[in-house]
Amino acid sequence: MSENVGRWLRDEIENAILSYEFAPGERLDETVLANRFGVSRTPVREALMQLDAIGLIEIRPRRGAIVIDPGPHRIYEMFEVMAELEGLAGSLAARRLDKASREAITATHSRCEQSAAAGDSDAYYYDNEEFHKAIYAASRSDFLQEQCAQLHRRLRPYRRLQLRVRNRLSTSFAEHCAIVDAIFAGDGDEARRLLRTHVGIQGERFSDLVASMAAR
Amino acid sequence: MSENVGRWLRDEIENAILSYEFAPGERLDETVLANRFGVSRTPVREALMQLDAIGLIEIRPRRGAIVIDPGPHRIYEMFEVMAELEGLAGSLAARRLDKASREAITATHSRCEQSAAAGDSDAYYYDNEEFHKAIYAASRSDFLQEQCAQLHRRLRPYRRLQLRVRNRLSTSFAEHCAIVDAIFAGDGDEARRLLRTHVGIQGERFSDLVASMAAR
DNA sequence: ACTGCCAATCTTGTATACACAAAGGTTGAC
DNA sequence: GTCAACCTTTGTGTATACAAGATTGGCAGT
Repeated sequence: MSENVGRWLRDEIENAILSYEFAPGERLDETVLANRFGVSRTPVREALMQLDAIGLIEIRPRRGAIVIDPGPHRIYEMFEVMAELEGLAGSLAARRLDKASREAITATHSRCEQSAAAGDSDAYYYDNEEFHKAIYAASRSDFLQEQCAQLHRRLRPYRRLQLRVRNRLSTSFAEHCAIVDAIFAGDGDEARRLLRTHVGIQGERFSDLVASMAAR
Repeated sequence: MSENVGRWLRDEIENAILSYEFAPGERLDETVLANRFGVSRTPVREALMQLDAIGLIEIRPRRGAIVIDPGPHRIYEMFEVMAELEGLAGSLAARRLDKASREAITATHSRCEQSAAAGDSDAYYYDNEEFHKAIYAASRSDFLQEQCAQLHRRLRPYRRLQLRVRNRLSTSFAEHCAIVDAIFAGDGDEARRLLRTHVGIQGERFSDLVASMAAR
């Protein structure tokens, strides 16, 4: 637990939302949350305001907070932006790569290889996250890194759904290989292009995602 | 004034920060703010938490809130991301352009022309903002539009400084012309490329910006 | 029986009060 | 004279109380 009850609550509620414990559209009652976490309403309100600012919930004046339901179309838009930001990160990484970043990328990349070979979807999900974070860091742009991490977090649950799709693991890892090659070769444009297509959801992958969401 | 004191305060304090009334690094005393705006500390705290979530201030546990000083390097990074997002917006706009968006872009573009011809830096500053917003809207991606608008708002004060640089007005408008041509021609790649260079700050423009900031 | 209006209750929004932690100043000891 | 420790003061963090608005259910009228 953080030193600050408000922030701890924010993380707690955020996780609950991202893990669908609080369903989209559900109303979040301040008193109920306060009782559940054993605190008063004040820190709960602070947490809710922050989540509103992040965009996870919507607070309608005098009508309480509801969990936002992004809907397939909006999720597609978010992936579109994510693809663009990751592309930028990749191109910067290719230009500015230093020894430490190179090693971080290599390390996370080989962990992905092991998980993919083992067909362990959950492990790959985690290693994949670390791999992408290594690229953000390699961009050497603090602001970009923060933006990527934030958006990545919001898209986390949908990424997880994506990996369930048949063959996605090996396809994903193959794409990683090409991305790493481009970055290490210093080819910024190629790294950007590859990352854009890797992260974006196009064609049948979009319908796969919608189908997975509906199945939930 | 909004129906909600907290949100009203957030906007009020945000404007004060963006207009340098609250200088970067300055400590924001909750009680002082409460007195100044004639409200209690509770809504002030709510406003501060939201500004912290947005990234305009930093709340250090038990040590209060301070206005974040982005510093030239971070501002550069923010422009870099902004350029990328605007590039995406432009390329989508070129692909998806419809009648209403086309008219909105034409209208704001011609207002920019008038301000530029008159050499009215303040008017151009405003019209330029509308022009860019028209492009965001033309992308037909709600999420992208929101992200662009938010980042645009944070960069607003620095954009203003940029326009003070000699000849920047006419150069900027000339770039607008090319951008409009590319979008209307449906050339997404070209629109993206042009917007990226238009928005980004490269080479001497960066030193211009740093110089303007130092002069403040 | 259905619809519209009013009232009661529940929930949010704001204020105030109290507790606790940190920073700075002052005093005492070495 | 200098350094450290303690105390005071200031300001944040949390809780509770009170007020205002929204929603829902019931009652009455058509």
